[in-house]
Amino acid sequence: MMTGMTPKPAPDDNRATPGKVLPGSPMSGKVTLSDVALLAGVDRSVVSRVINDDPKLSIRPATRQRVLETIDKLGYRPNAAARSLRTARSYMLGLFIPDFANPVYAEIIKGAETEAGKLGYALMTASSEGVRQGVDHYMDLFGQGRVDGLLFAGEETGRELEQLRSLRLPWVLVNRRVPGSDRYVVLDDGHASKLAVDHLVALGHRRIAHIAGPETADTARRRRTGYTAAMTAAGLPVDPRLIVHADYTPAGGHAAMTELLAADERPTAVFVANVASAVGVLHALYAAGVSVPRDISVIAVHDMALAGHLVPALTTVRMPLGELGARAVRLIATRGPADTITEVVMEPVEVVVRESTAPPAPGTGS
Amino acid sequence: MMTGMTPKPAPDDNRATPGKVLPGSPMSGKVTLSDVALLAGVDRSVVSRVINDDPKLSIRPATRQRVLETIDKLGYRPNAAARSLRTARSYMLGLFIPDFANPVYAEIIKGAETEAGKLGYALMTASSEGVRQGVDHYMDLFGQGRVDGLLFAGEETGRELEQLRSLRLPWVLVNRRVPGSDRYVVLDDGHASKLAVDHLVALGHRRIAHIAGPETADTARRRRTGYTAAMTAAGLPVDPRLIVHADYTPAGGHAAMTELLAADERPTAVFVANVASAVGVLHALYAAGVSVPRDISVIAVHDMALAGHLVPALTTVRMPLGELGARAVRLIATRGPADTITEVVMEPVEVVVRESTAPPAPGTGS
DNA sequence: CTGAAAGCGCTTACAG
DNA sequence: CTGAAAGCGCTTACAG
Repeated sequence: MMTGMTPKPAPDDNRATPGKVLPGSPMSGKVTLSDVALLAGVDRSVVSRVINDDPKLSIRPATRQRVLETIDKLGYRPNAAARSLRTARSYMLGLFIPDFANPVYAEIIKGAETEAGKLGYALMTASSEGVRQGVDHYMDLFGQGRVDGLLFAGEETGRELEQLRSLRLPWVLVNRRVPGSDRYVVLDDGHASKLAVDHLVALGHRRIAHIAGPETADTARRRRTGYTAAMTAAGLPVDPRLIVHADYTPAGGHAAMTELLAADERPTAVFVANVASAVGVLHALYAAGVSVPRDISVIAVHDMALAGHLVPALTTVRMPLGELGARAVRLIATRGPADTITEVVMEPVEVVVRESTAPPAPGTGS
Repeated sequence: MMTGMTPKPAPDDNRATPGKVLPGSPMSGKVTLSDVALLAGVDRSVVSRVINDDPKLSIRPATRQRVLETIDKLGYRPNAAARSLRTARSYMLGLFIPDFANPVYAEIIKGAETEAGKLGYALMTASSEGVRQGVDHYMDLFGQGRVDGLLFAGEETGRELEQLRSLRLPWVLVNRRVPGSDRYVVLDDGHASKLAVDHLVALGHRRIAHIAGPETADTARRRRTGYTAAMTAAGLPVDPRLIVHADYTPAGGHAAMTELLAADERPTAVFVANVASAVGVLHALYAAGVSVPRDISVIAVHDMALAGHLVPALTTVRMPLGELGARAVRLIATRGPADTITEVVMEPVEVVVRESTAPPAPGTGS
């Protein structure tokens, strides 16, 4: 079956008995390039070139075929560490997020993972559970050459820029800006806010509240700014009592909505900064006996499967989260290292109308 | 400042100008062990031993101090590829899941990540978006020595055992069993089902339906078996018309509940196999004008923040998902390679009572 | 068309 | 107490 059986007797030929190796069967010794070369009767460099499709290699089709068959037969897989040490590339990208439980990141991860695969990279996603210690641990790991680039969508600690720079590898902030940085990719949060407010205004609402995200979050600030701008553009007054800051969680949304309900003059509609908060908002309204959308309309940022099945189904503003992740991957893989400036914003943003928004009850608010 | 300034003039000493290097400042050339050794005036092996806390190394405190300071000064980080090539260990673990959007996995990931950190490992989590191609892509990556072990909580494709074995590294199935495998760690799903049914029975329900997961899913099978066993143990008949299979998604739960509502005799309570399905169940009941828990009680498996904020707040059975992830990590890091047999089940399982369960309306069902 | 050789940055017995 | 040397498994100019 094999044409050239081992040109020169190799001293360590005894460590594997190729004929007995079934592909996929567990065996103790690892298969290396040398094993393949030996069995195929060529030099290791030839095997390497065949694997990497080196255009400089001219090889007889029969020989290539033999090499390929041998690789298959032995179940050979190139050693990533050796390759990485030699080429100074790992073909791995890192993605750092604050919390896996936040469905927003699930969308970003998916987009990033798919794009990474297309470009021949693996994506390694990690989180810190919000613990400072965790961040340092992973920053250290990322700094050891395990990844060729880092997408940072993690917690803002105030030191992330310093840490990212100390890594000495390409990085980009995802879905957030940090003062002093010109390496980021973000969505058009201002536009999303405008669409949300306009949707409510078109339904006839005038007294529109905003449950914002944490003041420290860049996305929250942009959405809040977009809300006030859209209100003003619609000729509506911006009532500071109608802006409440929550923390992007159901519990936070619940508390914020409860606060709004306690006010003298209730809003007829609420624009919530994210779906997680909106979940808590809907429950607070349910608990208070307020009917949605009859008494109060609710709209939130980010569309996801969950939104369509809440009670009532939530009207949302869809933003291209997957594309955000994909874009970040493409930028980090394509653009040059440290000196490259990155600034990107995305377009397709749209309102997904469901059950939670409707015209205000006659005589209310307007 | 430095005591021993470079014993012998090194030929490539010009590539770095250590005095100018600020820690954390971006610079082009990488810092290697040699750079540290050179500047500290010791051999590379000494630096290596200091870093790895080699007990065999006896070194003067002053020298160690000097080495440590130099490492700090240069911002040296050991190269993971080189280390990994030399030691045949990557200190990285892989976790494969089917879908980041499923909150169940978020809990597992968190537990696994935390435990991995404690043991000095990094955890690399990846998913396949359910695409076969994606699985192969990552299996290939995992097989190249990038990870020291693999936790598989991925999609069941029917070939996973074969693929996992071809990886030639320690692996363990997480939260699922596959026929022919004795390497897994799972939760006590049967017990969870019993607690759910017992809770409903204690409230006075007799006509209890089960919205199960996909027939192919191991967890779904165990929960369904647990349901029938608990019903029988409670002296209640198992009506096959009251068991509907869904697919662990809100849409599936919605469809299944709609089917149950169309039946001649409606159940007074529903035990749902997971929270995602329960979200759809609650929406289906809302859409049909059925009040929860007045008309129908709902309980689901797995507790998470979301459950407490659904409308109405969902009664659940909490299972130790985080501990499941942590346990899997510990097993893979501790146990020997291929030949080790793994079989584990967890204990603390409990009902978290919220708004969605109550005694049946008088005259109904019983 | 194919092979020999150097070297990526570490770790680790071993020698002194 | 410290240094010299081999080698992990690859890739890649270079020689023939």
